[in-house]
Amino acid sequence: MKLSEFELDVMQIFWEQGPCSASAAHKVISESKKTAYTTVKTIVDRLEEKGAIKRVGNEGRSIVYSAAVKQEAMSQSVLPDFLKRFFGGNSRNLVAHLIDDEKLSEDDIEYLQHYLANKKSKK
Amino acid sequence: MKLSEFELDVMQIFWEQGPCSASAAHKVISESKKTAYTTVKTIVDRLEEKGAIKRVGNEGRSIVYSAAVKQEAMSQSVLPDFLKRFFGGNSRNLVAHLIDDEKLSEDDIEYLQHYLANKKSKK
DNA sequence: CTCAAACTACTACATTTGTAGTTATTTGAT
DNA sequence: ATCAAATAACTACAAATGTAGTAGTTTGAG
Repeated sequence: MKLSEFELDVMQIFWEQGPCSASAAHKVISESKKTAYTTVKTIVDRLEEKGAIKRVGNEGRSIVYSAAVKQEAMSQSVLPDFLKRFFGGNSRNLVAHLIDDEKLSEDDIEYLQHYLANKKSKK
Repeated sequence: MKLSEFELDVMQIFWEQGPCSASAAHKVISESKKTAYTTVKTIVDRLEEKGAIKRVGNEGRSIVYSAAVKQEAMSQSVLPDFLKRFFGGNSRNLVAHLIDDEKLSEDDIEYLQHYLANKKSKK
């Protein structure tokens, strides 16, 4: 299943906040980007068509949808290409990049050190 | 500058192998995917239009192009969205995912442990 | 009960993307 | 010098994507 960028942005809502309606999703999207309700609804429709979300009930007359695919699964399928396209397929480069980029807090670093140590001992 | 997936695949060639012609790029692409020469040429034309590559000379009657943007710069600009869309914006999750995924060799792990240690000491 | 607001389903349309054909031109081998 | 092969430049087109309008339906407030 291949999702577009906008579709992924909407999926993010379902993944983070759990089941919700198109208008709820619209409210979230609106916070970061001026968008018509129908635009978001179209994306929701397409996500349903693609099988990425499914109807799980109603709330008043709104349809409530819920993610039908896990974020993990999507990540897994996209990561290899991403890695190839931007980091020459080398995850070490990506990780180094992340570390350099101040994207990791000291806590994160500690966490990862333990994580790595644990991984190594299991090999 | 926003590049499509196919455009990025072609950029990968310029980034990895340095300057080359459209037909050279076509040969590389053909290895992994049956594609007409003109298809690759179109992508090369679009990359030039977008300013991602530039002409640096000729070879026989072929035009030789070279990357005009660094892979690093592209990565940098795309990573935040990627992170947000697939890992809830949390790089720690991404790194953990990479580690779990057997995408890192023991060597890589050692390397990263040092990298992390070094980073921590600088904070 | 009534009616405006909210919501769904459907349609529309410009742009981007993947894919490749056509035409004209250049070049290198004979 | 000639001609086939390679290449450039341009054109074409279907599918996907971002964006939103319209028409019809449901509902909840008064």
